[in-house]
Amino acid sequence: MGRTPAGETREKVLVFVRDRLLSGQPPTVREVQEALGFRAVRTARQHLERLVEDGRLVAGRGRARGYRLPGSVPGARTVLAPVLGRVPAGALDEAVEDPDGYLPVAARGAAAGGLFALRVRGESMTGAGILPGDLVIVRRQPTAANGDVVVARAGDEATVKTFRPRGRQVELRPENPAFEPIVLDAGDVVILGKVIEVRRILDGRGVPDA
Amino acid sequence: MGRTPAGETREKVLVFVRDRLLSGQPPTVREVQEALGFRAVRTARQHLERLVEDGRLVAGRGRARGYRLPGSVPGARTVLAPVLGRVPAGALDEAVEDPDGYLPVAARGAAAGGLFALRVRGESMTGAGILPGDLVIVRRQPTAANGDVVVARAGDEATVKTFRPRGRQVELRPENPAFEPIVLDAGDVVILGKVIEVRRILDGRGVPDA
DNA sequence: CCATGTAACACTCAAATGTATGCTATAGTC
DNA sequence: GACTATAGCATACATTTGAGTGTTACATGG
Repeated sequence: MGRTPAGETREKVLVFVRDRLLSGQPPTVREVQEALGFRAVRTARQHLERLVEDGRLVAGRGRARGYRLPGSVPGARTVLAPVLGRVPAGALDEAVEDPDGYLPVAARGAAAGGLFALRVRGESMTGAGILPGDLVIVRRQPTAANGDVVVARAGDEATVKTFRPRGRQVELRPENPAFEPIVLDAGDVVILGKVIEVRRILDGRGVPDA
Repeated sequence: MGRTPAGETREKVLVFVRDRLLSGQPPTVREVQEALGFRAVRTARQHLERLVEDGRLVAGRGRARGYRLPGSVPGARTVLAPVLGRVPAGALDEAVEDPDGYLPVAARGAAAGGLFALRVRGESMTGAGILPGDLVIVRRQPTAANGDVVVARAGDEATVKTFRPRGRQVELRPENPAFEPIVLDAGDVVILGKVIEVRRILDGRGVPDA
C-alpha cells in the first residue's frame, strides 16, 4: 500500500542481496520479498530488475538464485578459503574435510578450490614479518620459484619457509637467524603451495607495553 | 554402465560441490550430474545423499541449490572494507567515497560501515610485524586502549602507531628503535580507529635472496 | 485536472530443480 | 550359485522459484 521515498527501498534490496551473495548464499526473489516485507513477489522482482537495469546487479536468466554482483563491483569475486586446523600430514583434500573455518579472500583470478589457509606456528619466519599465530593463505601448486614463501612437506612435517632451489637439492630457509635452513634432495620435498597472503588478527590483544 | 572404484566418484562429487560453495555458487543436483558426467539425475543425488549421511555435506530440504558445508557456516558474514588511497587528511567519510578497492573481511560482529583499510607507508612498525606496503584493516573508533595499534591523526598527518596514554598526554609509539615516539597533548591527537587486522599480499614477489 | 513515473499488490504460468520409484550391472562374500 | 552392497540408468512427480499480466495508489510537474 504505502510508498517509501524514491530509491530508498531499492538500496535496502541491494544491500540485502549483496550481503547474501558475499556470504555465499544467493537469495531467491521470494527471499528478497520476505526480507524486505513485501507482500507481492512482483515488487521484489521489480526492484531487482531495476538494479540489473542500472548495472548494479547481474541476472542469470531463469536460473534459481541467479543474481550475481557485476564484475566491476569490487569484492564481487570473493572466495572462501578453508582454514586447516593442522598442517596437512597426508593428502590435502582430506584436511579440507574438517576446516576450522573459512577466510574470505579477494579472488585474484584464483580458483576457489586452489586456496587454503594455515595458522603459523613457531618464530622461524619472523624476519619476513610472519609471526606465530598469523594466518597464511596458500595457493596450491606443486612447484615454486626462488624466493617464494611456500608451504612444504619434508617427511612428516609441513612448514612455512622460503623456497631456495640449490641444484638437485632444495633449501627451505627460515627467515630468522636463530633457525637453521633445511636442505634436502628435491625428491624428498613436496611443495604443497605458495603463500600468497599473510594475515594477522589483532582484534583483542594489543602490543605489550615495554 | 561402467562402475568406478568404491568411493572414488563420491570424492569428486564432494570436491566439485565444495568448490562451488566456496566460490559462492551453490550447484544444483543437475549441475553435479553434468559436471561428473552422469546420465541420470538420480545418480548425482545418490552421491549427495551419501555425503549428507556421512556428515560431509548439509542439505537444505527442498530448497534450490540447498547444499551447504557442514559445521561452520562458511563466511557467516563477510563485509567489504574500502581501501583508502591516501591516509585521510580530512573527514573520513569523504575519503571513503573514492576508494582504491575493497577488501573482504570476516565480520566479527563488526558493522560494515565501521571498517576501512589503509596501506602502510614507512618502516615505523616493523617491530610489530607490520611492513611497508602492508594493508591494515581499521575499525573506526574515537578512543583506544593502552597497547592498541591505532590510526591516529596528529596535525595534518595520519599514522599507524601503538597507542600509549601518558596522563594528559598521549604517546604514539613506533615499533622500531630507529624511530622516535610522538608525544602530544591528548587534545591534539585524533584517534581515527583501531587496527584489527594486518594483511600482506605477496602474490608476485618473493623474498630476495641473501 | 491530467500525464507521467514510481511503489506496491494479487494472481497466474512455466521453467528450474529437488525428490521418488523402479530397474540393470558389476564386484565381493559366503 | 545365492546374497548383498555399490554404481549407475531412465522416467516420472512435486515443489521451488523465476517470469508475465493486470491493477491500485501516491506523488510531481505541466
